[in-house]
Amino acid sequence: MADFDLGAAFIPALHKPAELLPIAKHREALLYLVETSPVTIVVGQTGSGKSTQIPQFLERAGWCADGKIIGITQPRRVAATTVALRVAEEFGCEVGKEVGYSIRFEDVTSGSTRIKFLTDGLLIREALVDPLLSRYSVIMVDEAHERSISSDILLGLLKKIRKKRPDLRIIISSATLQAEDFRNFFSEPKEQKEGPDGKQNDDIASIISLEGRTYPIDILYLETPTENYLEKAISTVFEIHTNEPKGDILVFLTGREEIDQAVQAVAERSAQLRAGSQSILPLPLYAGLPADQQMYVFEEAPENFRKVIFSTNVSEASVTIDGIVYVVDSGFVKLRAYNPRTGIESLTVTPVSKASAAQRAGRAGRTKPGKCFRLYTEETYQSLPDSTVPEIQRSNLAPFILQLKALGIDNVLRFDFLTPPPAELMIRALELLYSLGALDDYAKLTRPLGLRMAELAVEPMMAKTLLSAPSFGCLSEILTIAAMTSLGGNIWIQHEGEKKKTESARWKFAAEEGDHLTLLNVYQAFVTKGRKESRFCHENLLNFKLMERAVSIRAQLKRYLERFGINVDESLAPHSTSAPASNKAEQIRRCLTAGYFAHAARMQPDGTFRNVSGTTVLHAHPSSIMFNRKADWVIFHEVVETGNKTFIRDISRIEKAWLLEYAPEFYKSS
DNA sequence: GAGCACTGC
Repeated sequence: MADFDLGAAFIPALHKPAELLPIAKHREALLYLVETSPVTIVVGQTGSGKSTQIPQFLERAGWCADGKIIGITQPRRVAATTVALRVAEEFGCEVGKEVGYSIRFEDVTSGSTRIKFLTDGLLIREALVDPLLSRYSVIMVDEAHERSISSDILLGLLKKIRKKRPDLRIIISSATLQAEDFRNFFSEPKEQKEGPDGKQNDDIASIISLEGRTYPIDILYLETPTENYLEKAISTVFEIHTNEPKGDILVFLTGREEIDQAVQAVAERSAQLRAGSQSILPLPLYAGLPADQQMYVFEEAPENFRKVIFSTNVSEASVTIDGIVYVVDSGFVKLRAYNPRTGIESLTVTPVSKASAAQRAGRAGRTKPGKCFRLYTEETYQSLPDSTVPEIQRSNLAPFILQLKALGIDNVLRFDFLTPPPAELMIRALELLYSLGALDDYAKLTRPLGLRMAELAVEPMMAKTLLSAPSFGCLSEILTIAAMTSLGGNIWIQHEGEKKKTESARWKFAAEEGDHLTLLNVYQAFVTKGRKESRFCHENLLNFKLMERAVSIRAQLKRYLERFGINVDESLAPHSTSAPASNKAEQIRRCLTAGYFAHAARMQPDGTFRNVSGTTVLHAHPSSIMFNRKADWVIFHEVVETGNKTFIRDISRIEKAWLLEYAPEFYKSS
């Protein structure tokens, strides 16, 4: 008998030893399937070890002979890096050697790399250079069930590539509900091998299921529907707090406003709880939250506190919080929708799908048995769609159509999509690309313009603006504006109750001509006066991480242009507001019009904007310098509809005549 | 006079 000292403090292992993971006992079966069938669909929950173990099994089984490599795609950058780090550690190598990763701005691979993790978008880009992805012996598409546009397109490409490269092995990792969809996709059209009983040909794609989770989760429904899920969520939190044993709570809501409201309400009500009992620590979590405030969510709650996290969908897949025992699911999510007729994107509160509800519930039982409180009835649950409408069916497809064309897929309408997007969406995208000059009368990619637009890592209208910039003599400035507008986030840090401060910080950089010139001023100040330091950002309430990112994006775009043989002259004096520069400002606005003519609007006497056809009322977004300012004609970067208002963001003044000058075809009838 | 789900090249 071993002489255990039960009083000793045990330190839990940082990682579960690989041989204890459920996947270990499926190793032989898995390798057999990959050997014998071109496509293997692996069904397994988070924590089954599929992302970390499968690549190592394959490497040991000889799939990297002849210098070929194993590629594993992830939908997110963080996943690609963290999984690579972990596999490198298990493999016993430095990351970047036998095991590496590649994401935008960071290529941590070398000649000796055999197992490579990368984002799905980046693998599509690799196909531009190497159409058959010939370096890879196996490609594993991880988290395919999330159905991101990139992974959907990647699957379509892989299906095509497979026909020319029978040696290529494809592995798709998926959640249970959708495994059959993937198999059907790759098995179509049923080839001659179809059996006499009409049974589908299983030779192409096989499914293997890995053991699921270890801890059970109780699902509880409401007996009668609620009219106010926010209020119900708050009261449920208190019910759990008083009736259920220890364990943190995760509440799924739809957005920032709701979350802030809930956090405040819980803080107020818990203050009224009698002293002595355990207290509640309510915390918000959404992607827009500054990084330092997000950190609290991962820290252990102080003694005698129960952590309650009110979160958006970030916690459904992207972020994992330890110690969650209870999940409260509002049953709703904000989803992007795209109206092909107006070209307007909207964010709409939508009921979740069954798959999404399962994913949310699963967040409860990661470390011990858990409970999930669904704020809807079981009947409502039954009426929910099985899965969320894939992103590809509700997005602006122009950037992806451009990529497909550059990959040599001319007939995009007949591309083999996992689920085809509505024809209207495709037509709208083709029309836009045609008006920008990326496609010719036969819908063929133009050269060099269209091809270059496809290669630039910015959306088509900005790509056109960039490629037009040399003729306006403002390439250096447009490069900066392109980098700043493609950040996808607010560069201004908004502290609670300090709106005034943010506003005055912003006005220091304000340009009369609009937001694009203001962004240019901010960047110029950051790299010159601010010496790219965080102190400058701190003093001016700017998001340092985003500013650093802008520097990277700008450098990357500049490299692309130089590869096209376009010289970027940075020797000119930095932008200033002095007299000779005003001509430069006009050139910049003219150049922006050459790319953004489709996003033009005119201010009405009541201060709102109307698009050119006059059909849509648009409001300047409160984050814009043009908010509550007088203007006539403007162009804008993007339009977003929320609730019942349609906002335009990143706005600059232009002259009406410029629209006719740079887009005569587009505006000839008006 | 008032506001933004989440990714990615």
